[in-house]
Amino acid sequence: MKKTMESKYNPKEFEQRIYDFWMEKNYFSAKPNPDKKPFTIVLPPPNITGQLHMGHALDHVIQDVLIRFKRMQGYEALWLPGTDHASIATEVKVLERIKNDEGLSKEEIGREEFLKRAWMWKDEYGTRIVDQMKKLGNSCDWEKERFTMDEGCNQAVTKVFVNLYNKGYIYRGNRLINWCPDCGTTLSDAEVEHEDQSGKFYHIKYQIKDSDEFLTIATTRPETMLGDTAVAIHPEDERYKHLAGKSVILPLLDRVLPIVLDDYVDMELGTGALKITPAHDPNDFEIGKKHNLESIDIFNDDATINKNGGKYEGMDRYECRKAIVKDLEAGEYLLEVKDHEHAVGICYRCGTVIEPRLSDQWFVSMEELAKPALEALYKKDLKIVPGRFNKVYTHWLENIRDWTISRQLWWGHRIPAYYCQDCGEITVSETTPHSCQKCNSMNIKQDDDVLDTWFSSALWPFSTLGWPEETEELKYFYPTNVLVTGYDIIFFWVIRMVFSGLEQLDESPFEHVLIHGLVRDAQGRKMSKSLGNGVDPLEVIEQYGADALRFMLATGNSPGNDLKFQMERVESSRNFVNKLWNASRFLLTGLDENIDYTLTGKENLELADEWILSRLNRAINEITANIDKFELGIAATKIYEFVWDEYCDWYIELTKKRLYGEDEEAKLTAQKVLLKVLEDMLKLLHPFIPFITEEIWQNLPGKKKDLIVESWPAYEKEMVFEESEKSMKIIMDAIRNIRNVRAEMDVPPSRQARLLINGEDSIKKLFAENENYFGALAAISDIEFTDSDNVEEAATTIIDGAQLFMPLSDLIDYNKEFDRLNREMKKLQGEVKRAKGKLGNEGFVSKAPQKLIEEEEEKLAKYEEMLKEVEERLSIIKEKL
RNA sequence: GGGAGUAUAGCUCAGCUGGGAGAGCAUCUGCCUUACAAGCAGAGGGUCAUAGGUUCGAGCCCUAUUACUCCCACCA
Repeated sequence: MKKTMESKYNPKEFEQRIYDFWMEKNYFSAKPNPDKKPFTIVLPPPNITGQLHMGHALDHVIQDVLIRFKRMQGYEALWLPGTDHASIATEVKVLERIKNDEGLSKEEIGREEFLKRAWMWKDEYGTRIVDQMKKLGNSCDWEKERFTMDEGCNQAVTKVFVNLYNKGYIYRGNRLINWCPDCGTTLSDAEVEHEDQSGKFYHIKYQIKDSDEFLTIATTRPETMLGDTAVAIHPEDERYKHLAGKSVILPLLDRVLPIVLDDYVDMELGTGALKITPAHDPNDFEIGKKHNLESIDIFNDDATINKNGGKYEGMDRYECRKAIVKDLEAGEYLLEVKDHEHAVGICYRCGTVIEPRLSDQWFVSMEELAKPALEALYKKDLKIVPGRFNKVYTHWLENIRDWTISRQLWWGHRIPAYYCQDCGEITVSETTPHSCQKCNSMNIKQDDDVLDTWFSSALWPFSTLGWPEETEELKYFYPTNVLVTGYDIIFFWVIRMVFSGLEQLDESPFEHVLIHGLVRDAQGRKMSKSLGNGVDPLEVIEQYGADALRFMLATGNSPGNDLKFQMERVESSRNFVNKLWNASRFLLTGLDENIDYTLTGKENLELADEWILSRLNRAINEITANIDKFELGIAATKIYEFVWDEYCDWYIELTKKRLYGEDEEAKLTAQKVLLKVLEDMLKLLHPFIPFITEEIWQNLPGKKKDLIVESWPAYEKEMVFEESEKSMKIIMDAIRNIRNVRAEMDVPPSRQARLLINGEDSIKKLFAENENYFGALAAISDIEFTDSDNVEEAATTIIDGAQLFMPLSDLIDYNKEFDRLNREMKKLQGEVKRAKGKLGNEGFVSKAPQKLIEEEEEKLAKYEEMLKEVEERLSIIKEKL
């Protein structure tokens, strides 16, 4: 795999090749290994309906960073991938395709043929999304790839259903559910979104039976009066008290409805009288139960009016509303119509307004299951990052209602319940029963419905590891370590995984939940198909490379917060990757295959060498800690700064003299340090930008493991040189000052200058020893010493402990020099004032930590000294103006 | 109706346990300096939303206010 580096950074040349190389060497594969600790992440399975979008890219990059980091730290790191059958979404798409290609409707094609088409769809799109993940660089264990409807997952689903049924947690009930007329199925509460819509508030008068009196009710949905079976009033409502026990006549239908008393009724709201439609309103349903009222379902599955609607039968619900309003008006029942803003429930898949309906469905009883899930969080068996999502989690669980799990669809896990056609008994069984468990009749029929997609997703952390079999994988890798997902999916998925894991395996399925935000467009809008503002990750990869995209997603993002996608940031990430490429190329092209460049510690290190090694070790320490705390953005930013600022802009420049010089030993030392630091930088960067780092790594001299399985750099105490860091800081400050002076004086970069120093001996010595640094970075030809504080025709700058003069006779402009020093003086005066103020504050001196006070005193002395020097210099210049 | 988040440079955002405000992009100036113009050096630019409070000390903690965003919720 060895090859020379291309002169231009070209990710297309190597990203695919590197990925294939990792695959060939089987590096993503993880197996139970008693000598290593496991680290497990299960991938939130993308739907087979879609393509990889930017949200996936963010989600996957975070996981890949963690997995690669842990793999390098020596864990047996398993990232288990897979895809989700996405019941509703896929069914809709497949039906659309059948309609387009074959011209057949759902009924026409039939269940069996439909399922064949759906599996064809799965084969096609499931593969496509996996290919896209590979382009991103995901180091998933593809051998363990799963699908929510594969054999193992099916087995897990059935097992859990039966378990929960036998324990009484799953039951079949006739209750009010959310019905999507467009998808033609029941939905759980979580699948209903709420949207404010402007509607009308209709005031309708109902005549009291055997009386001339009327009772006025108010409703936003007049069509539901077709299903009215009572009118309710508050027992203490003085206005209506006398009507207790009487009845009203329902307009248009002339049905007689009882007036019931219920303190649920809010006297302040509307007219204080409430029409009761038990079949189509959750509250009415409760009241209906209490008062033993009849429930009349007035809708067909597509939300048209059924036979209970009399002359309105066949009308669409909105059409019917219009017709009823018109008829009410005609019959002079309608008293008033007001504008009214109210929340309506809509289907999270298709946006259709949900119709509450009374229906026989399967439910999971949540109350008992929720308790351990809350407990896990309190006991810190489960930790959510960032912590503010704890509230979202607990609030949902504390107010949870039963989970409707049956769906009137074909694509999904068929419910393992069998109805006896003779005695009506329900047999729930893991295996298909031959006969009714009660009457032994062979005349039994399986439930037609399938389960909520999220029922199988809830089992993902253990079904994918082989459960219900007691596999080695399950024992070793479960519970998993981190679950990474967006905050939009906490209710659907995270919570359900937690209570399912706790119920079936008695353990939280993961220790940490790392929550990230949504990827938005440059204007901050949600990326969506309908807006057409989505950015395709594959196109970005095509243009800038996967590493650039990954680095962009990892930086500038913090847990739980949304991320705005800006192409400029991808570009700047690409520039960084390019920088790394060039820095590596600079070093590697000068290396000899036959020489051992291992740093042994016996080398004659010079100041800059010690400095960069010391800085490197601090970086290693901090970055490791950041990743451990899931602060990936901070970690990435720190490496960025170390690579670009410290390694490239300072250290490389400082080694050039040795690299291009005659002294072979000095050259070798510089190369060794450059290489050592480069190696560790590549390791630190590998989780973020795996392709380019591996590619460069493969070009390094010496026999090594491949980078993906190299060990994470460790903090080495003996590589920390505090004194050298301090000395370098002084030199760097001086160089910056000199550059500054040169820029302001318009001294051409090509023009060399002498440097005269008047100051402390230690500084003179330091500068003399490292004279070439000034030559390399500040175009200083040579350094001389002086005792004078008045060097003629020179630009001056003051550093802590010394005055620096640059004699530049022909270029000196004393006016400019005067202005510049004046500004410097003001700055220093400000500093002195600030320090004095602080130290003059009794509270500070008596209460602040001693260390801080000392630091402040040192600063004050330093600034006062520098200020004095600047003032002296200014008075000298003043005379020359 | 409840809850959460955000508000920091022109733009996008960092700022980890309270101790002298940062980055990228953009702008301005000077440089094709033999790794890199996808670059180098330098500069300008911020009442850290507002008002109080705690503290020797607040971008960070507390209270209230404003604006925007999001989530939850069976008030006809």
